[in-house]
Amino acid sequence: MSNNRQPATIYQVAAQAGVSIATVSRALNGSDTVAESTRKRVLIAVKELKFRPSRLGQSLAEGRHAANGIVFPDLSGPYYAEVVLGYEEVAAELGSSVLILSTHGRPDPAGKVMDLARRVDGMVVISRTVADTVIAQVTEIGIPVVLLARPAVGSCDTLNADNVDSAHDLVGHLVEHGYERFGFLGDPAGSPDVHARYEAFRAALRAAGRRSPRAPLRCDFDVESGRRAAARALRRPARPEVLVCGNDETALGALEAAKELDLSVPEDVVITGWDDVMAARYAGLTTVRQPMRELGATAARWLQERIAGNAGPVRRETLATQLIVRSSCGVHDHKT
Amino acid sequence: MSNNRQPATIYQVAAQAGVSIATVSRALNGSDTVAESTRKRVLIAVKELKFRPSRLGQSLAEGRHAANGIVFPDLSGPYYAEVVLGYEEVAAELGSSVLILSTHGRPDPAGKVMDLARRVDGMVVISRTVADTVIAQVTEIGIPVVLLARPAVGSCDTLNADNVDSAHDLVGHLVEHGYERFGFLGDPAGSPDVHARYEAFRAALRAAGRRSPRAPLRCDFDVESGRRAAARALRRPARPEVLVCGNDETALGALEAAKELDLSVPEDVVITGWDDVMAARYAGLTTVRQPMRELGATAARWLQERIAGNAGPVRRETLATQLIVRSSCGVHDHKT
DNA sequence: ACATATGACGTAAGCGCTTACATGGTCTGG
DNA sequence: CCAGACCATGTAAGCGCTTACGTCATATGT
Repeated sequence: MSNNRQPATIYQVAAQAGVSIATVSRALNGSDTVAESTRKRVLIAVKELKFRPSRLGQSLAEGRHAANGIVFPDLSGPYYAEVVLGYEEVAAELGSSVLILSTHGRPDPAGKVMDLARRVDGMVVISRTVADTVIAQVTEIGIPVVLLARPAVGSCDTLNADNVDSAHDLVGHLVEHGYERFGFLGDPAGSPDVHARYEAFRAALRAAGRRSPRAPLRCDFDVESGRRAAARALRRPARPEVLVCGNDETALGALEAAKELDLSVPEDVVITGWDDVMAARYAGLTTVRQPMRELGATAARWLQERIAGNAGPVRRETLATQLIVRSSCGVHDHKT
Repeated sequence: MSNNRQPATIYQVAAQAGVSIATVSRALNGSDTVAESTRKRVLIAVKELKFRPSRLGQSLAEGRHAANGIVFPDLSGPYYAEVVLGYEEVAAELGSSVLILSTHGRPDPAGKVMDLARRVDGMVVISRTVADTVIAQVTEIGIPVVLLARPAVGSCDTLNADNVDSAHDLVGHLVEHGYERFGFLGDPAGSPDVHARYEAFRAALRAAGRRSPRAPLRCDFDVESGRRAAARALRRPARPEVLVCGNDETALGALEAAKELDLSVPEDVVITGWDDVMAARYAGLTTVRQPMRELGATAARWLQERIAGNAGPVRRETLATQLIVRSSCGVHDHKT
């Protein structure tokens, strides 16, 4: 009946139903012993007043946010978007809201992360979005942190996609083709994943008895940056036969550079990526597929367990990846 | 000195600094008149105890969450991811945390949205993720809502990307090529944008004096769905010369279907998309570019204003889009 | 019929902050 | 030398819930 502008509180419901607020709370939260007739009266009052319990009041009383956060560099590429989606799906199932925080190109990521820490019961941190010290500070507050695609810090659970096996598969495949001169495109210092990929790539090359590659051709993660770096490399007198790129965006840029220089792929130069984003398929890019959703989903589950108080041993796992061979690394009988 | 497990409260800081909690609050929130010496003492205590004010306590007292939400169908395609990113960036600048909610394929989206409404000061709802009645319920609670890529509801601010002008441009371009038999791929009932695109497409065709297309070839938004629907259409005896697709994913599927049927694009069949996702570029797809980030950013600003209490007139705006001509719609002199 | 167990509900103490108002001390001017 | 003004700070009342504990009436057993 009453149509106030402000949302109703539990007190108004209690008054309307002629009971105490404790009873309202009990009636609403199912549990406890409430007479059926009373519960009905309460529910009617709730409906009439359009009452919805304030999350703040609840959280404060319960001592938990029922929310957790995820920190990522960016959402532009399909990679993080998929991870976030996998994460959000599981978190939602588990009854937690999800707060997001993107750090790339933003001022004061550390401060933002500390801020986030005050609003959540736990959080997932992807890649090297913030310094180790920040992670430490967050866990010190008592907020569980799960690390994703990032080297371990302290005693946080850490989840990664495999870079080593796939690098070996990739190099093995390329070596079968008979290539000799390899180059690596991407900045190992820019992301833990790229770093791991570069190291694994070198190791695999060594294991295959190939010459060590030059220093990596450093560039950012975007297409344009990859294009420029690749163009530089491909103009050199002794240009590499193969350009292994740290991620797909970079590789797509390299494909463009090759085209501009009238080099055909894979005849004149072979190019491979990493991640298997959607565009990779249309560009015919040989790459490594990551279980992106699975990464997010697993992180969400681990986090939930820590929040629930699971004090088990620290988890460090690596999810398997898959080499996807397309046309950019040489001619095959495959289609697609 | 003291190293407790639980995070410190304002009481402990007050005790340690020898002042009342009111003074601590004042010292921390800058404003009020606090003697410099006192402030210093407080800050020292804060540092020693590693105090961080509880967001819950603050929010409850302030009566605001300092957070807002964004509801979208999915994060798989680049489209929503970009919108969300644009949104998050501005929201962060404005000091709000961002809660996300993805609805596609999830149980009880309406309930989830109502839940979200209890945790935020306002929210953005993209596309037809929930029914109009749910939007109405949310606004009734007093939570401002900004609608994105969705028909207006009640007196919510509503932001859209243009579909009409771009449809005219697109059809105009295709008509110049001399094509006659047009088909539309996508489900107008599936999304407000696709609906608007279909209608505008038909209108443009009529305006150009072309035959009306058949009923749309209904399919979902993903590549696979587009492939199947396109395959069906392209096998018909009088197959369309042009397949205008409601979004890029669908169009990419159509490209695949054409390939499988050994039809070459654009010679045998012309295919166009909508959105200009990254893969579109590599697939040579003619499409319509949307200002995705700008959509998100603008929505965030509008929302903030409403939350701040701006009671101005309802806003309804349409952002301009741009026709991107590539190879899939015919041969041009262009590159890329 | 009486002590006791049981069920249904109310009371009140938090949860951790912000802020209106009250208090007391120090200055200022006449 | 004192009233009034002004600072710096304390007091306490919320904000909207949950929940341990207390209370009262009715049902149970002998």
